[in-house]
Amino acid sequence: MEIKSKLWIEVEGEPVFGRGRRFLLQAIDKYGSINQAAKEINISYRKAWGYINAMEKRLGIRLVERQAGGKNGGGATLTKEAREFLKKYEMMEEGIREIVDARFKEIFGE
Amino acid sequence: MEIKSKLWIEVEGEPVFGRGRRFLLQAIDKYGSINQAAKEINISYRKAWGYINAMEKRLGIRLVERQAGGKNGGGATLTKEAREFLKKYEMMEEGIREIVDARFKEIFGE
DNA sequence: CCTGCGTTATGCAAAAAAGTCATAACGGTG
DNA sequence: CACCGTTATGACTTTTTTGCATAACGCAGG
Repeated sequence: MEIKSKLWIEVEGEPVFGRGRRFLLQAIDKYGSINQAAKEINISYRKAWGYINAMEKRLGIRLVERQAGGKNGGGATLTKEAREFLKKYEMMEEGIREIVDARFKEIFGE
Repeated sequence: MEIKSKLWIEVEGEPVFGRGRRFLLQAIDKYGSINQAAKEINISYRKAWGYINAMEKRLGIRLVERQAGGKNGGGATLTKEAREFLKKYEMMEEGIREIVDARFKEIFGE
């Protein structure tokens, strides 16, 4: 028996950011490619693409600069706004899981 | 833009308890009827029934004593074990949301 | 005795969501 | 100008969720 927790941000009732999307953006930053990033976190390119579109639409911010074709086939990079958002989210998420785990053990024993 | 959090307990990777199920059990306790309880929290009887079955199966504990037919058509009551579990969960959940909200405001401003 | 009532109990279909596949377009590079 | 790895998207498939319909139960009142 174990405790799970989830944290995400919504805009008008629709989810726009959570742990999965966080990992996606971080991986894009690392590889410079949506395709590679998707592989890294084990989701399809299609899904990653959908995530990015939905995030941008709902936040009204451009998060990923994309180019199809060109050097190395193209690629993608995070915008300044994306990095700022990511940073804030990381700060917020940090420590929450530990708090939850501690409380769970305290009450359910073991 | 708002923060959302979710907390649930899993057994063997399968969810067995969370906020929704908590409200369901509380409502059953209040009304003495799965049917009424389901209406109260705006889910179908079918779904409530499925929740209860899954919880009992995965926890290996009988949570709800049921009777079809009889006085008032029958009804349902929580077992002692269900009340104990519910109490522990309430204690655990309490305060978590406040912590999350506070941190969100602190970081994303408003 | 037997009909009505509100309940629990489930199978099954419908709808929604998530995931997969195929294909097009792009634009440097050799 | 063909090739390569990328982004972009529609269409299809699979899985999950939700909801509908119906049966069975057992007391109460006629």
